[in-house]
Amino acid sequence: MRFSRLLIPTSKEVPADAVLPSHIYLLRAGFIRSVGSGLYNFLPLGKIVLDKVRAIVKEELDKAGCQEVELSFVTPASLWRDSGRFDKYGKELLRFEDRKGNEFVLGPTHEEMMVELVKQSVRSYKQLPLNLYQIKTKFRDEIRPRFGLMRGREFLMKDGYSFHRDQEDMKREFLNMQETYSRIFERLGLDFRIVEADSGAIGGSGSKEFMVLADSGEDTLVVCEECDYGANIEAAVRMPAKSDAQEPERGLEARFHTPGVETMEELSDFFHIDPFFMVKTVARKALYDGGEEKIVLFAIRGSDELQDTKACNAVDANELVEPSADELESVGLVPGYMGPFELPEGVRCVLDNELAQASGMVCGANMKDYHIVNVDMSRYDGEFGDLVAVKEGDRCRRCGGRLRYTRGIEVGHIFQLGTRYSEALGAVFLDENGKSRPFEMGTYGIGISRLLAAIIEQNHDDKGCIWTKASAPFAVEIIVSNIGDEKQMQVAEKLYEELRDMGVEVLFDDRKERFGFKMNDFELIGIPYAVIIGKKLSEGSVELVKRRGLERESVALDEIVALLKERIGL
RNA sequence: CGGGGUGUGGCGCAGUCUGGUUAGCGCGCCUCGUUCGGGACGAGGAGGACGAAGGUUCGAAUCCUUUCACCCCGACCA
Repeated sequence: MRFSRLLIPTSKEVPADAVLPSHIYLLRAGFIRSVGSGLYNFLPLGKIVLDKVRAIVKEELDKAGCQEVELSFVTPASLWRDSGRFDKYGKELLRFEDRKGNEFVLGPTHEEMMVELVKQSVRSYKQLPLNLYQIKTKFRDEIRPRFGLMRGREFLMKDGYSFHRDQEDMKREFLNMQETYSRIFERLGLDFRIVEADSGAIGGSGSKEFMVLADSGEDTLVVCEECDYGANIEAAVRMPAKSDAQEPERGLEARFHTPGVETMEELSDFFHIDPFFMVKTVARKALYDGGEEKIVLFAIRGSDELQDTKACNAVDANELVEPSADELESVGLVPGYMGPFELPEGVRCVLDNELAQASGMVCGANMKDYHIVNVDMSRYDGEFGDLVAVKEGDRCRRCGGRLRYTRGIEVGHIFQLGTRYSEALGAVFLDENGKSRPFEMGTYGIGISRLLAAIIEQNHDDKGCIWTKASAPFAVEIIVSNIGDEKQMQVAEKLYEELRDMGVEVLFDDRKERFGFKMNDFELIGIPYAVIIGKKLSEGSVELVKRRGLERESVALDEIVALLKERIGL
C-alpha cells in the first residue's frame, strides 16, 4: 500500500480527553476517530488491525472445533423477559420500539438468542456437543464509557456458547476453551495471566478471566509470587490470616462500657489490642429485584476490608450501596457499635469464614456506647461466607507464597454456565434414555476491539505504538528520504514491488514530506520494521530500523530482502 | 444517578468576569518559491458567526432561562 493513497490522518495534537497511551496513540496515529461518547469509527489502519485480530481469533476457534454463526443484532425484548434479564440487566440494555410498538433491545451479549437457536434445531444428545460463536458488534449503554476502545459503548466482541449433554463434557470444553484462548493471546504477543473470577451478572460458576497485564488496567489482580495462582480481587482467596500481634488477655465474655469509641482505630487504642482481634461489622443496603431493599451486616476481622463483590454474592443481592445513618437507626442498629450478636429483629448478618474459630474477640454490642469483649465467635449460629478482600502480603492458599497486587485488562472471560439459561428458556434435548434434559452450557467471550487497546497499553513507548508481529497493520514500511531523488525512488519502487510480490504486507511512504516527518509517523504508527532509503544509498546500502527499541543497522541493498525475510519470518 | 467541568474554523485553545470595530492565535489545509536524514522557512490564500432554542438590550460569543452534547471523579463489564 502506498502511504500517499491511504487515509492515515496522523496528528501532533493530543486530544484533551485522552489519558491512556492506547487512546492517545490510536487517535493520533489515525487508527480510530471518536464520534460520540464511547463510539468510534475505525479508519483504514484500525480496520486492518481489527481484521487481523479477528482472523486470529477465528482461526484458533475453528481449529478448536467451534463454528461461526451470526445472530441478529436487534433482539426481541420478549426473549430477554423470558430469561429474566430484561429488568436485571438494567439501563445498560438499549431498548427501543419499532413502528408497530414492538419492543426490542440491542444485543449486549447473546445467551438468549443462541439458546433459542439451538433449542429450535437440536433435539438429541447425538447432536452434542456444540460450540457456536459470533464476532459481532455489541452495544452496552455503559454508565461511563472511557479510555477509548477500552470501554466503549459499541464494541466488537467474540461471544461463544457451548452446549453439552452433561457437566463433565461441559468442563472438558471449558478447558478446551481455556487452552484455545491462551493460544490466541500468545499469538497476539500479549503478556497475560489467567485468573479466577467472579461470574457477575452472567451467572454460573467456575469462571476465569484472561488478563493482559498493564498498569492502566481497570481490574486489580491478586497473584502469587511463588506459584501460578492468580485471581481477580473480587474472587481472590488466601490462607486464613494470622497475626504476630500480642493476643489480648483472656477472660470472661462481658459487655464493656466504651463511650465515644466508634471506629476500629479508637477501639484499638482503647483496649490496646491489635485490630486482628476485633470484629469489624459493616452495614450495607442490599438491593433486590422489584425494588426490594434490605439492610445487611457483614462481620470481618478488624484488620481486613470488606470485598464488595463477595459480600454482594453472599446475600444474593443485585447491588450493595452504603446505607445512611438514618436507615441504620430505623432498623435498630447503632452506627459505631454494630456487631454480629444480639441483632435487632430481622437484620441479616453474614460472618466471614475466618472468624468461625476466633476467640477472645472484641465486637460491637448493638447497644449505644457498649462493646463485648472476650467473645468466642464459635458460638455464632448464623450464616458464614467469604467476605474479605485479599491484601498484599497475604499467603497463597495453594502454596503459601506471598500474594501481591497487579493490574490487568480483561480481554477474555470464560464461564461454566450450567443450565441456568437452558432451563429458563426451556431448551432441552433427549438423552440416551429418552429423557428430556436441559443443556449444560458454557459461555466464552473475547473483547476484540478492546484487544487493540490492550496491545498498545502493553506495547508502546513515548513515541507511539509498537504493534506485535501478529497485530501490526503492516510488516514493514519503506521510507524514502527524499522523493525528489530519482535514484532513491527507483530503488524504493523496486523494493516495494519485490516485497509485495513475495506477499509481504508492506507500506510504502512515498509522500512528499521531509525525512523527520516520515520518521515520526513511522514511530507513531508502530509498524515493526522500516527500511530507510536515503543518503546511504550512494554507498550501496539502506537502513533497517526496528520499531521496538529503534535500533538501526546499515544493510547492503542487495541483502535487504533476504534480511527482511529472516526478520519478519516469511 | 450523584458531584465537578467544558462547548468558539478540521484539531488544540484565547476572548466571556467588566456586552460595543471586519471574532483572534497555534497546528493542519491550498498556491508559489527556497529547503530536503528528525515534524523546515518565506510570501500569499481558503475556512467559523461562537452547541441549540428562547429572552434582556440600541447592540450579545459575552448577561438571563431552558435544553442538548461531551469530559473528569465514584457503582457496571469483553
